[in-house]
Amino acid sequence: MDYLIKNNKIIINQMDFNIKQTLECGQSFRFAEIDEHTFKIIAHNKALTITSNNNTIEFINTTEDDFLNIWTNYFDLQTDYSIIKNTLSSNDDVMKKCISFGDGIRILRQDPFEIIITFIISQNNRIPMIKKVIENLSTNYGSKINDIDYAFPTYEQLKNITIEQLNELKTGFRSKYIRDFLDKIEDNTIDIQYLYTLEYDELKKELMKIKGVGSKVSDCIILFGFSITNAFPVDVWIKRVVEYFYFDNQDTKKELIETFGKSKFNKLGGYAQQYLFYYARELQIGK
DNA sequence: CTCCAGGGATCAG
DNA sequence: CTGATCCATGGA
Repeated sequence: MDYLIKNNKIIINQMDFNIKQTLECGQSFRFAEIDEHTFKIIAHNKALTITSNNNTIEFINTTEDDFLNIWTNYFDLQTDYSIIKNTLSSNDDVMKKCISFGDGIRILRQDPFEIIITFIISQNNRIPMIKKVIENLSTNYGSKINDIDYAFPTYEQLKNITIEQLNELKTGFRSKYIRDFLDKIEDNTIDIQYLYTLEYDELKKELMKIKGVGSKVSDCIILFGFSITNAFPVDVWIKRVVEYFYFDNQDTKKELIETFGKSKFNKLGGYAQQYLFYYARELQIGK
């Protein structure tokens, strides 16, 4: 990876990357928009300001070590998205349209522990509320990483949290699900290091042992936390946009949408889902 | 006021 | 087995 350090910034040339699209396609909740090209994010116990514009990325307020050891991996920069986009676009005008709309989307490589709790919180919830609850969790239980930001709490920091304390953070009816996840780590029903060794089907089965983790949430965890791209999470947006483009607007069960996406896109299902989600939500398809 | 949100657990038939 | 209902909370 060629990079340039200049004026306290690390600068690279990078095709197929748009920070706004990447952050606003529903995979991440810990970010703040500074302007159209500049965002502040918190991940992997670090804060970062990043600008992307005209195939140039600038990493601001970070170190060379963190750039090399954290951010290149986090932003999935070693993956060639031109191949993925070409494969999905061939013989599929819907994909062609969605990809040209969100051509700089990347699938972030996020921390599984954080992603499991994040997507339990996401169920039947709205994105601004999800962001707020995660901030509550972090500021109350996470470590301070600079004068204003807090990391997402670790298992050790959360393991003794009570349902009542979770309720104070506004996790609502999902408090008991988060507590169940922590209990399952405690009694070794869930072992995240072991989960890393599993393939898609087995991993999904293990994750769905956690209360509040069903088909959609487990697919999000597999895709965003374990970077296994067979996953095709079907939420209300994906249901609407797949019905709109592929099912002649006919009401179709979520299970069937999921089967359709997985068999149509295979190992590229997760990427296809992100392009579809971003297109659907930005253009309010089906609302 | 009602409706609903990046769903899933539980209940009713 | 499938479909309906409930769930906390807050914004529209």
